[in-house]
Formats: sequence, C-alpha cells, structure tokens
Amino acid sequence: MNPYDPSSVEAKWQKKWEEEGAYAIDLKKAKNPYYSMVMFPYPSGDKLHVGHWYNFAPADSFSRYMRMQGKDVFCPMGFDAFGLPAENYAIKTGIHPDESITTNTQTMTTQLRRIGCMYDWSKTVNTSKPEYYRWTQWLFLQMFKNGLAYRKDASVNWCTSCQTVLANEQCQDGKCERCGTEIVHKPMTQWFWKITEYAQRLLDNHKSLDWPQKTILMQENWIGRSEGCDVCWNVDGSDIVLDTFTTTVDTIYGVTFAVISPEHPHLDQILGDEHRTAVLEYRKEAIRKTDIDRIAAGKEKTGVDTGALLIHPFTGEKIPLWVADYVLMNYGTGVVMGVPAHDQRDRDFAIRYGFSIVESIESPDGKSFVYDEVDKYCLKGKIIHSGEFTGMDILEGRKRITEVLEKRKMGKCKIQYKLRDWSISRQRYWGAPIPIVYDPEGNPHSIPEEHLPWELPHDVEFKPTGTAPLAQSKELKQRTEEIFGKGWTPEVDTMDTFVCSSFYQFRYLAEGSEKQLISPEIEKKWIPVDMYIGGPEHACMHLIYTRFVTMALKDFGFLTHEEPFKRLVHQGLITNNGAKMSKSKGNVVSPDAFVERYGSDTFRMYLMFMGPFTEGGDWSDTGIKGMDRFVQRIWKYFSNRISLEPNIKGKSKNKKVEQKKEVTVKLHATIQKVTADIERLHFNTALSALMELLNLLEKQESVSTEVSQVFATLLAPLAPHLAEELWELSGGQGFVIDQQWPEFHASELVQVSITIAVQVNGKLRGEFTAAPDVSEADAIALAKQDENVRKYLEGTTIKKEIYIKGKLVSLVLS
RNA sequence: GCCGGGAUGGCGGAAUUGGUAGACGCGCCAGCCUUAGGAGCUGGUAGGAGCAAUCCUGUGGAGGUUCGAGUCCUCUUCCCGGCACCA
Repeated sequence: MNPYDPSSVEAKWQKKWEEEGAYAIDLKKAKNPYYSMVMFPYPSGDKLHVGHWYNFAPADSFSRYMRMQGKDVFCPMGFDAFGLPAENYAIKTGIHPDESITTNTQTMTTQLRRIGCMYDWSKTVNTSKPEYYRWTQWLFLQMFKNGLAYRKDASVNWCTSCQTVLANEQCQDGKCERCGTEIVHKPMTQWFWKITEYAQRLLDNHKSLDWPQKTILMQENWIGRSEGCDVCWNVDGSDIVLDTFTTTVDTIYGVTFAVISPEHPHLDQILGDEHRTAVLEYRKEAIRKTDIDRIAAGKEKTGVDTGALLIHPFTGEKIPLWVADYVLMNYGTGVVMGVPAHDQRDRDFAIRYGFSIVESIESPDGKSFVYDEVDKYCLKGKIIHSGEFTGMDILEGRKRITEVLEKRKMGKCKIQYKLRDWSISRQRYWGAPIPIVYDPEGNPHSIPEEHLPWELPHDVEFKPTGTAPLAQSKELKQRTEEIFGKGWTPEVDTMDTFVCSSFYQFRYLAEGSEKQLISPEIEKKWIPVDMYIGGPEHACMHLIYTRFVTMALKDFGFLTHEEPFKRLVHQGLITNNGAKMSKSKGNVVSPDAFVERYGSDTFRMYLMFMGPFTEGGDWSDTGIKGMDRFVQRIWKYFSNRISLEPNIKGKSKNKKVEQKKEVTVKLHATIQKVTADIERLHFNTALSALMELLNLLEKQESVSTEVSQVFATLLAPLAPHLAEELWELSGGQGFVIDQQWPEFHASELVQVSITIAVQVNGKLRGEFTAAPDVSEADAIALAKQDENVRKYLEGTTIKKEIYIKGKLVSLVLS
C-alpha cells in the first residue's frame, strides 16, 4: 500500500463535495437549522495566515460535528472588503481598490477552498459590491428615517496620517488603531448613529446570551453604566447654573471646590476679570493637547482659578470653581464637584492647590476613607457633619439627599453611560457612500430607495488631501444634479466598515434578494446565529454594533429577533516562540508551505492539537511532524489490516476474547471522550483520544470493518478528507459527513477487571486488580493483603478505612 | 491603579465532582532496519537514591482545610489580555 498522499486525496474529495453540492443548504427546506458563522476576513494582499486557519478550521470541525448530530448546518463565508488598507495600497501603487480587492478575493477564495471547510459558496457576500452595499445604504436610510441618524458638529479624533476621523472606539491608547499615529482633535460635521439610546438594552440582554463571561464584562465596561445624581449649582452673582454629575451625592457636604472642563460652553461667561487671561491661556494649552496628553501629564493634576464661586445647595457656602484639563467635556456634565476627603483625585488636587478637606462620611468602624471601586460596591458606613442627614446610612443618605434636591428642583437622579454615539462618517473613498444629498441650502435629504445602490464613483484620485475623495468625482456631482436638480450636492463621506459588517449575518441568508434585507420566514427560522466564532479583539466594537443594529432593525419591524448571535466563542492566539505573530516582527507563519507539504487535514489537526481552542498555542515547525505521523499511521494501519472478521492468529480463544473486549471498551470510551471534547471545543484532547485508540489498535493483528467505520466517523470533523477516504476504504456508502455521529454504550464500558490504588496515610503504597463490581468490604480486604501495604500496617491499628468506588482504598493509621 | 485569565517535565499540553500528577504529542537517549537518511519500527524518558523491590522530593512561592489538594481557602510573586483622571 502506498503512503497516504494528502494532495491528491484532498483534491479528490473537494471535487466530489463540490460536484454533489454536499454543503449547499436549502434554507427553506432545512428541518433542523443550525447557523454556524465565523467572522469574515478582510481580503488583504497578505492572504490567509495562521490566525485565519486557527479561526476557520476548528470552527469547521465543530460545524461538521453538528451536522453529524443531525443538524442542517449552514456555514457561509464572505469578505469584509471595504476598508483602509486597499485605499492605502491605491495611494501607494495607483492600483484601484476595486482591482486589488478583486484579485485578493480570488486568491483567498482559492486558499479558503483548500482548507476543506463546509462553506456554502452559493450564498457568499462581498461588502464592496453594489448588490451588498445597497443594503448598507438601506440601513442608513432606516436609521435616518427613524431618527437614529443625525449630524452634529463635534470635536472628533483626527488621524493626520489616515487623514480621517476615527470613532472613540477606534482609538487605542490615544493612537489610531490602524496606523498607530497619535490622534489630534479637530472639529467637523459628522453623521452619528444613536447607539446610546440602546445602552440599557444592550446591557439587559446580556443575560440571554451564551457568550464568554469575559466578553460580556468587557461590553459592560465599555457601556459603562453608573447611577448617580445631577446636582445644580448656582453661580454666585450670575443666573448661570452649572450641573455636576456624581455617583456619591452622599459626600455633598464634603465639597470644598469644583472643577470645570476647559471646553465648557459657559466658561467664558463666568470668568472673573482678573482671572480671564490665565484661564484662557490654560484653555489654549489644554485644547491643543490630545486626550492622551491630558492623561499622561495627569499624574500631576493642573488647574487655574476661574474666580467664579458656586453656591452650595445645602449650606449656601461659596465654593471656588477652578478649571482643569483632567475634566473631560465628553463625559458627564463637564463639571465635577471636588470632595477631597473621600476621593483620591480630588484629594491630590486639593493638596496641591490648598483646598480644605472636610469629611462627610465615615466607615462602619468610625474611620475616614476614600472611595474606590471596591467601596462603591460594598457601601457600609454613616453620614457625618451633614446637617439633617447626619447619622444616616450611606445608601439611605444618598437617597434622601437626592429626594430633597429633586423636590427643590436642584438636582435629579441620573444614569450615566460611558458609551458614546457611533460616528459612522469616514472621509475615505473605499467604503459605502452615505445615501444623502444636500439641497442648495445645505439641508440633508435621503436618497430615495429606488436610486439604491447609490454607486461609488470610479473617477477619483487617492491622494490624501484631508478632503473626502468623493468630493473630486465629476461623475457623482453630475449624477446628483441630474436626479435632484441644479445646486444639489452629494454627501461625500462613506460609512465606517463596521456598518457593513453589522448585518452580514442577514445577507448570507438573503441569497442575493434585491427585494428585502431578509425574508421574514427565513429570519424566523435561522436567526439568531447558533454559533459565532472569531477573535476577542471584536468584543467591544463589531459585537456591540451588530447587536445595536439588530435591535434597531427589530424595532423598525424588519426582524423578529433582537439578538443576532446566540452563542459566541473566541479562538485563542497562536504565537511563534511565545511572541505574537506580526508583520513588523517578521515572524508570521504562512500556512501555504505546510499545507503543500503535509496537507490541509494534518495542518488543521496540528493547530487544534496545540492546546485548547480558546487558549491558543505556540507554533512549532517540528511539532507538525507528529501529526503527519499520526495521519500516515492511520492510513497504513487501516489499509493493511482491515478485514471483515476479527482474526487473531496463534492466540488462545480466551486471549482473543479478552483482546476483543479491550478494543470494544476503548472504542466506546473514545466515542464518549471525543463527543464530550468536541462539544466543549477541546479538540486537542479529542485528538489525543483518537491517538490512544490507534495505539491500542496497532497492537491488534486485524481490525473489523465496524471499528474502522467508527474510526472514520470520529475523525470526520477533525480531518474531513482523510475521513472520507477511510470511510470509502471501509466500504462505507455515501459521504462520511452524512453519517450519524456514533453513540457510545455505557454497558460496553464495563471492563473485565479494574485496578484500584491503595493509600496509607494519604500516600500511594500499592495497587491491586479486582472485578469492576467488587464490594467495599472485599476491596478493603484485598487492599490490606497487598505485600507492600502490609509492611506499613504491621504493628499499627487502622483508624479509618475509605473506599472510593472503583478508584482507591485509603487506610488511615492512628 | 482597576477588572479578567494564567503559572504543571527540556517543550506544547493532560488530569468531569478534591481521589494513582505528567495522558497525548514534540524533542532527546538506546536498539533494530537500511548502501544511505532529515524515512520507518521497538523500548526508555519529572528530579534524586538504589542492582532491584522500593523510597524521598515534586504542579510559581508561603501558610491553611482534609484520610487525601494541580484542583478548595488566605496571603504573595511573576506573566498575558482588557480598561483607564468616567466624576
């Protein structure tokens, strides 16, 4: 028999699957729908890397397993094709993004097919195609129509390198997430989507999701809900009222100063004349700084007196108001009350600028304390030095103070979120055009649906000028005037690519329909997606946006579900010698050479064998040989020794029976283990169980067809091509992937004899074999007979005897 | 600083509820086979002592609970991921 040749075998089965449409799902007819998705890739020129494989191949193994469990599994694949890299490439080379993306998509499709996944290519999507982005634009129109899309002038994050605006969510450590350039602030008119209206619902729905705890926690932090109280402060000698937001209104009697953000709109009006110069100077500095500068310099808090005084709503005292750049305008009210006795930041500021420190609460044992995150969640203690509220428990006092403020119209309960509205405008070319036109007066109007797709013009230059590339297109300008009239102008911004990816789970199911986003019948049947697998880096952007969009579309009446993904799993990271793979480090492993040499099955099994799927693993060039050996051994063993009848020559009949029993027990134990392991996505131990089975089988001189077929089915999710070949070899009919997943029988797991360990005073001192149903008394008696154990028992008395059924006997000496 | 997750042989990692630590694989060592092998096969492989039976020590560190702890509790060190003047 020839050695196993992966390249010809894999090509053979890929062709057969394709010819017979093995993975094309009839969405309408499917009885047992199971929607399995992976996060679709960006078609970059770097092609598929190990990270893609590590996402897609194990996800495919799980999908295959579900299929063998009788589900109609739908596994689509597509391309998140809009985005900056293609545009940057165009700037560099002059090659139009449309062209480079088409090439990349083709290359990656070929590579993806070689993995041998169950993708139904008849239902693919490409977000950069007009037939797709027509729906991206339709989504915008729905948001606009329902009041969730609006324009606002705002100081936005501007990346000087990309020449574009970034959402807060796309800034990492104050730097552009994509290119790493430091972000500066720039005022600009932008389109926003009101995700903040959904903040509470996004939080509430978490409990209905089968998602990693960690991801839910990250989203909770991102949304950042806090309950507190807005307090109104009259400015002394003026009719201006300033609001402060605080989560600890119980400390209001401890306020000795207040701080206002340099960008605050009322700052000018309340400035005392002798302080004006200093404050304006300070503001000029602060505004020039980016958020990171304000944070980085923030170890040392700086501030300047405004000269204004606030009237304390309870004591009537006059509280100095300072301006400081550590107070941000885009969170809360832009004014903070300072309680140096109970807040560390306020204390630092007070010490530096000489404000008094007045205590207003104390801990249960009468000590003073500063609030930190922990205290906020275990609030015990009393209010002190606080007039009518003195003596109350902290929480009660907090409630009463709020009530009094509300009654006097000097404050109110407020729930504050960190989450900000989603800025979706991009001054870029390679994205879906925003379907808006402006009349000669500059008022925005939506483009009627009949004009969708509102096509991206082709005639632009890619030089980054800071103005939107679409503004240069003559064709777009002409088109707009032809349809809407002279003087009308097109919106020249395109949409954030996260918009494109926020609804693709519906478009896979639409089969290209131009009539509706998704048919209601199909939506009811297939949504939510049963399993979604992708990287944890999307925990707070894509995975919040897509939930928001799904909720909104439900509210608009286009969907019946409001959560898109029922179960979510993040794959771990594959490192190279413990280091993250990155282009800059030059340590990226390309799968192609390995797939060429060892085949897709071996490569994907090796990735899965490295460690638990959610933990990732460390790449090693040599380790893959072990998996190659495993594949070769499987092939060699089954092709040489398969026979219809078990035939163990030259052994006594008893021996034969015993051996056969051993194989049966192991076989069923393996079915049990592989099933449980795939269920919990522990492919590494599923593989080691199969290796153990093979190790045992290799000691037998022949193997039955039945065992060989079971082996093929167990292998089918993990090594799809090899399993088909083995199934065929074992005389199986049809595809192995269409077979039922094997069941194990507990009765077959009963062994002829078992080994029981003996401990004396907790230390292992011997072992003995017994019948599986040995009684406790017999087991203890047998344990005491063990030669080595007897040595320890001599001349002592036994205080306690413990028997753990089928496992061990523990003898405790006095 | 805060929130999560980790730490087990030379390496990647096993160990459902506390019950024989190191499965499985890599690497390494010895032997076989081969003209040769970067192929294959057989055996060995946590550390230490011993011819051996066997014994001692061992899951980042220090305590604790228990007949028994990688697993539970307290403290602590280091590593990784996320958030960060959020009022």
